[in-house]
Amino acid sequence: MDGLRFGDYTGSVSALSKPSRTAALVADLTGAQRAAVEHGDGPLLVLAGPGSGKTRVITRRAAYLAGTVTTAAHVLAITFTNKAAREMQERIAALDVEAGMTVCTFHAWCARLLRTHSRQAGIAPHFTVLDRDDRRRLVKSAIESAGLSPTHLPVAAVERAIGDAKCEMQTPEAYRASRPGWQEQTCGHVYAEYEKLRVRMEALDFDDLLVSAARLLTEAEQVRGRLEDRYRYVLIDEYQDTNLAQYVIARLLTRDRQNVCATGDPDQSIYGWRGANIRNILTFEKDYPTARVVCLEDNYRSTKRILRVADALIARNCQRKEKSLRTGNAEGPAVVVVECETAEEEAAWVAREIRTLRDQEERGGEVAVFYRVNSLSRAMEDALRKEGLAYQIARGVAFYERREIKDVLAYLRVLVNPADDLSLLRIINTPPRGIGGTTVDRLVNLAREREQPLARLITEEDVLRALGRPAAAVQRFDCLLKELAEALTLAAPRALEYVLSYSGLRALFGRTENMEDAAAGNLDELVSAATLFQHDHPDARLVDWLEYAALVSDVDTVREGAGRVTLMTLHAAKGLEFDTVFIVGMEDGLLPLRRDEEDASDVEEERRLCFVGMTRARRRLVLSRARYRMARGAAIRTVRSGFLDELPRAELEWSCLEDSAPRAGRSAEEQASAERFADWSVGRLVRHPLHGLGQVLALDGGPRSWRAAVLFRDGSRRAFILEHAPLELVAFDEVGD
DNA sequence: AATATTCCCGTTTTT
DNA sequence: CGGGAATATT
Repeated sequence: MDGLRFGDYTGSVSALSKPSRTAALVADLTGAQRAAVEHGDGPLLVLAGPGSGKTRVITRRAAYLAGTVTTAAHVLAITFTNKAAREMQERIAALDVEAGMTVCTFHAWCARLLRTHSRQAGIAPHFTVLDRDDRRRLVKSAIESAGLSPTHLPVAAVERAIGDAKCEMQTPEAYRASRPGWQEQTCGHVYAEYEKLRVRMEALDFDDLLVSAARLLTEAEQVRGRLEDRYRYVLIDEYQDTNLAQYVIARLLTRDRQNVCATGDPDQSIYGWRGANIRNILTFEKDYPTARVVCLEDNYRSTKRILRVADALIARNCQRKEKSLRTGNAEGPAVVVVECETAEEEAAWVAREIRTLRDQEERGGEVAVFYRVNSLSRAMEDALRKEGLAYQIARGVAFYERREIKDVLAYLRVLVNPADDLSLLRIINTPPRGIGGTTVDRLVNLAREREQPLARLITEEDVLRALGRPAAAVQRFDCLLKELAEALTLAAPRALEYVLSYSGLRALFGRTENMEDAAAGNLDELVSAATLFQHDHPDARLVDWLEYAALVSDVDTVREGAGRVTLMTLHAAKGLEFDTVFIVGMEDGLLPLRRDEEDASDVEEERRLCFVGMTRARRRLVLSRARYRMARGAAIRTVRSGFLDELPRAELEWSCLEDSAPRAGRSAEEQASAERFADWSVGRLVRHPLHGLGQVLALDGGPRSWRAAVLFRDGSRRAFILEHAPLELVAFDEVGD
């Protein structure tokens, strides 16, 4: 990520003697970078601004430690993303470090720890890892189980509450004790139920991995001590994004030796809403009084102009460590700000601009478009397609979220962990085998009553008898599971194949011939992935692969370059860099994002998010906004983002695009819409398939999206969008009836 | 039990 | 406007 101008060291160092080898590790570094790499024992904090060569410093330091004061096996490097872990691994390997260093994500490390110390942690060694979808379903089930209704109590809110509680390492009891509010009490109650169900099915969600690991380290001093002896040097990347559990883990792992190296940038802390505590990095020096602090302020990525603009913005934040950004790079062109009329025009303008760039000699280099919320991608996609530009979207959900993939994995999960009710429910009638909703409901209720896993329940004689006719199908399903258990003796790829063919899933997804239905292909891809995994980890068992599949679901879809425009949210942009960056939707309420006035949203974090986006740009930065944006079917007038006003005018090239003249495509559309609803007027009678006859009380919204308020015979008043509502105008001569 | 409507509700999401 | 879930329909 640090650009080539930095002079990548590519030669082989293996032939050199040890001292010159370590000398080579720092030969091309700046003073500050070198200081960080060569720092010996004791805590070290590396505050690394954007584009300052942070990754380079960490990898060099890891290699340096392994080659001087210790060996690779004693070094632990922790990242947040799989992508970062992989990159670090590759770069360290390229530095010719002996094998045996542990480089992985927090979650993977915790999962491994909990499996190897499952007894001390009080957890089943074959525990299931719950992904986000699993958690949502389990929360729903917990709500029902608590005697409440998911329609009354928003699942998302409870999910958030549980997430918040876990990030703060609070048990349901602690959560309720700390929050007296009525709603929080209810959430706490569901949380308790959730935990009960989760424990019963021998599963851990993502947060549990961290929390349980932190608890284990807290409570089992022997384990903690052994780990500290094993991992004598701990490096933690993106320290500004650590939450309480991660913080506890880091502290406990380095309690005696204090050999912790934290790297990060408080100005790039953008996951506060997920429990990350920026104070962890801000108070590092208090936590480790002997800490040495190294600041990397030289930027090797962006132009002077871009840095001055980004710096002016971030300087508005109060909660931060002052830090300047400097670069020896060129001055560069002005940062461009564009105000358009509508979101469509904004997108079209950006697309045209990219086209122009592409027609130039350097073709604009790598180009990215960032936005605050995913919903803004649609307009951009349409515009890019119209302009004939290839693009790629970094979407959060990927391969492992697909239905067919989750289905096979569910089979394997049930085999590995029969208590996994969630997975069992997923496959009990997939492929269809005559076990309908009513039967499933009955089983679920019984399971709830008896506090028994479904897999066991369906083997009970009395249950089968009570089930009546569908009992045969249920029994057949149970037999199938027993047959499939054979797969447990196989390596992951074989196990997959086995389950795919014997469960009938292969047949189910193989015959769907919809052209865009890539299900069969996806399954093949999954088998390939498993094969690859088995190749890389010859000793891995099926559990290990399942864990990998749960934790690695972020198969980074974003590939470098390829001449395609990259679309992503600002959050996804962290750690990346592009020659040209567009940030669209620079509007109040969108960036900074706010849903209702004075919600708890943290403007400083929003500013950091904007800062992260801006500092991804190497040469060109463009910020845009629309004066009108569609929200819930209607065009809403927007207010431009306050962040734009915080930028130094002298560095900007500001243009306000008026309603662009030629809009042939649209006017035709508009005309059609106008014609279609020309007969509509206030007072006319209409018929609705459900509500019957009614009278139009009001019409508004304009030619682009007509809306009508209708009073029905039963006295109810309803609003409709004409384009979509199944409303029919009643002819005048029909009124007689 | 599977398909067709209508209704409901909209942040960000490393693992 | 659009997806997803709850409900209505055959």
